[in-house]
Amino acid sequence: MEYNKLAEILFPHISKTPREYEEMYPERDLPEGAKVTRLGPSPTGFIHLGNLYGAFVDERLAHQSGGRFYLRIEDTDDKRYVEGAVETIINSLKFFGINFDEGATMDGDIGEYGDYTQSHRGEIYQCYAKKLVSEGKAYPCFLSEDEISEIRADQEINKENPGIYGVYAKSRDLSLDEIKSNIDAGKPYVIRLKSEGNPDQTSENLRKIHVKDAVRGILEMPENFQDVVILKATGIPTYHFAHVIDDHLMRTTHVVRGAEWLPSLPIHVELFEKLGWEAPVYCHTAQLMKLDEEGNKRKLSKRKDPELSLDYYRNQGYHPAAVREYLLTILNSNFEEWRMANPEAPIDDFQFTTEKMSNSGALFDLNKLNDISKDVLLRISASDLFEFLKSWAEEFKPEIIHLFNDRVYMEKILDLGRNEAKPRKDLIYAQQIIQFISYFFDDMFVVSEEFPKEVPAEDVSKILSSYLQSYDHSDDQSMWFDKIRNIAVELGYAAKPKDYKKHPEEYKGHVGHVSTVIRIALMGRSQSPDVWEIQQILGEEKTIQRIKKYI
RNA sequence: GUCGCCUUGGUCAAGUGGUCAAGACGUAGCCCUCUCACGGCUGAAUCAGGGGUUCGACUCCCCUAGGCGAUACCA
Repeated sequence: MEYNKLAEILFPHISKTPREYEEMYPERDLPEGAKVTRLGPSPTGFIHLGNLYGAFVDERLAHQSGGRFYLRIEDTDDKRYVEGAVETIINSLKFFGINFDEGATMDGDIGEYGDYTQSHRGEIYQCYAKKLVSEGKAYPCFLSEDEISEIRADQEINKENPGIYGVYAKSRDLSLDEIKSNIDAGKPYVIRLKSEGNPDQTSENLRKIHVKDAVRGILEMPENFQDVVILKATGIPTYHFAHVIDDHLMRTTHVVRGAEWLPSLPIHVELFEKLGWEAPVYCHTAQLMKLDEEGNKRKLSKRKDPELSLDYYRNQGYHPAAVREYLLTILNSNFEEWRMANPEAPIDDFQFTTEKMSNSGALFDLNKLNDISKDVLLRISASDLFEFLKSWAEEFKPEIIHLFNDRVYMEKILDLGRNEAKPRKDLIYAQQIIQFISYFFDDMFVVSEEFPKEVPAEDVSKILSSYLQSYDHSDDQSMWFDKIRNIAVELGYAAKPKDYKKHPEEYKGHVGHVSTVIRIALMGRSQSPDVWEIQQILGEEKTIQRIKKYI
C-alpha cells in the first residue's frame, strides 16, 4: 500500500506540513516550572459549579506558577452550539474571578497559539490526520451506521468487546483502488486510528500502560485497541483527536479535566505516541456530586440541576469571594486549616496543590457555603459591600434599587455590629441580606410577628407610651436600657430573666418580654440586632414615628 | 454485560502499620445574654463487609458489595 498516495487522495487540499505548524507554535518561553493550562468548554451556554470547580484548578495552577491560562472553545459538535454561549462563559467565569491570559474572547483571539476555536482549526487537524495516513497509522473507514450496529450486535452475542478493532475493522485492508472507487462513488467515510493495541483483553500478554496523574498518582490501565474515529465524515475531529493536537500545539503542560475522561485516557496516550509527542501531565479531578431524589450520589448534570448553575448563585447574590473560598475548601483539604491560621490573608496566598485534591466526588454542601460566606463578608468593608449589593440589585432586583440612594445610611446598616471584638455574622448573600435589613426602610417595613403572650394587650400600649415618654435619642446604651428595666419593673415584670425563671409566679414576665414589644413595634419582628444601635441608625424621627403608631 | 475510578461520622475530611481515629459544617445541651446573631464549653455520630499478611491494620494484599463513570462520527 502506498500510504503517501492515499494521503494525497484523501487530503489533496492540505498543503501545509506538520513541521510548519511546529514552527508556527514553538515551545513557550516561560520560566522553569511554569504551567500552561486551559479551559475547553463546549459552547452549550450553560456552566455550573462543576465547571467553575475545574476552571479554578486550571487558573490556580497556571497563575501560581507564572504560567499561562487560556480559553479554547471546543465546538466540534455543532449540534450542541448555543448562540451567545461564549460570552456567557467568559462573563460568568470573570464574575467569579477566573481570568484568562489568552484564547478566545468576545472580540476575537488573544495570543500566539490560536486559532482558539476548534471549528476554525479544520486544516490543522486534517494536516495531522494526513500525516498519520501517510505513515500507515490511520485509514479511511467506509463502514455505514447500519454495518456498525450489525457488528455491535454480533459482538454482544459473542460477548466480545464492542467497537471497531481487529477483524471488525473491515476497512483497514482496503486496497488503494477500492478506496478510490468508494470515494468516487460518493461513499461517506471517517478517518480511524489504526490501533496497534491487542484486542484480546483477557490474554496473558495484555499490555498495560502507565500514566502519571497529578491527582491520582500512577495510573495503570489496559492499552487502547480500538480504531477510534479521529476525523468525522465532515472532516471535523473528534474530541480525542482535537485534544491531542491542540494541547500539543498550544503547548499545554497540564490538562485538568473531570474523571469521566479516565476511561478514554488510553486512546489519548496512543494518539500522542503515534504522533511522536510527549503527553501533558493529566489532572483528573473528582466530580462534584449531588444527592438525587433516591438518596444516591450523582454527578452534577447540566439538565437536571439548574439550581447548581452559576447563575443561581449570582441570582441569590452570593459574593464571588465566598464561592471561591468554598470551592477552595472542597478542592484542597488543607485550605480550611490554612484559612484558620491566616484569617486575613488574601486567598491567592494559599499554595494550591494537585496532590491535596480529593479523588472521590464531593457532595455540594449549601450549609457550608453559607457558613463560609458569613466569614468572607465580614472581611469585606461596608463600602465594598454596598457596591456589590447595588450592582447585584441593578441586575436582579431593580425594584429595590432606591435603597441605595442614601449611601451613608446603607453603609451604617451593613456595618451594624460588625466592628466589635465579637462581630455579628448576619450577612450571607444578597437576597438574604435585603430581607434581613428590610425594616430599615419604610416601604419594606412590615410587622410580621405577634407580641409575646406574656404581655397582655393593655400592657403593650402602657409599655410603648412609657417608652415614648422617656425616650431620649441622646441616651447612651446603658441609660437607654435602664429605662426599659424601669418600665418593666413598674408594670410587674422581672428586671432580669433569671429572677423570672426562679419565681415565675411573682411576675408577669421579664424585661426580655418588654423589650420584645419594643422590638416588634420598631422592627416588626422579635429577633434583631441591638435595638439601641438600630435606633441610632434609624434616627430619632423614624423611631418615634413607629412607636407612635401604637398609641 | 465489559472495563475503569472511588469507598473514614448526616456532609467535607485528616490519617500512609502501633493515635483515647484530628478538624470544619450541621446537630443536641449548657454558658454568655433584653431577642437573635457572635463567642465559649460539652456531647452524640465514622474506618462498607469478609478473608489474608503481621506481634499489631483505617493504613499492605485478595475477594465481595455499593457508588460513580465510560462503553458514540457527544464532549
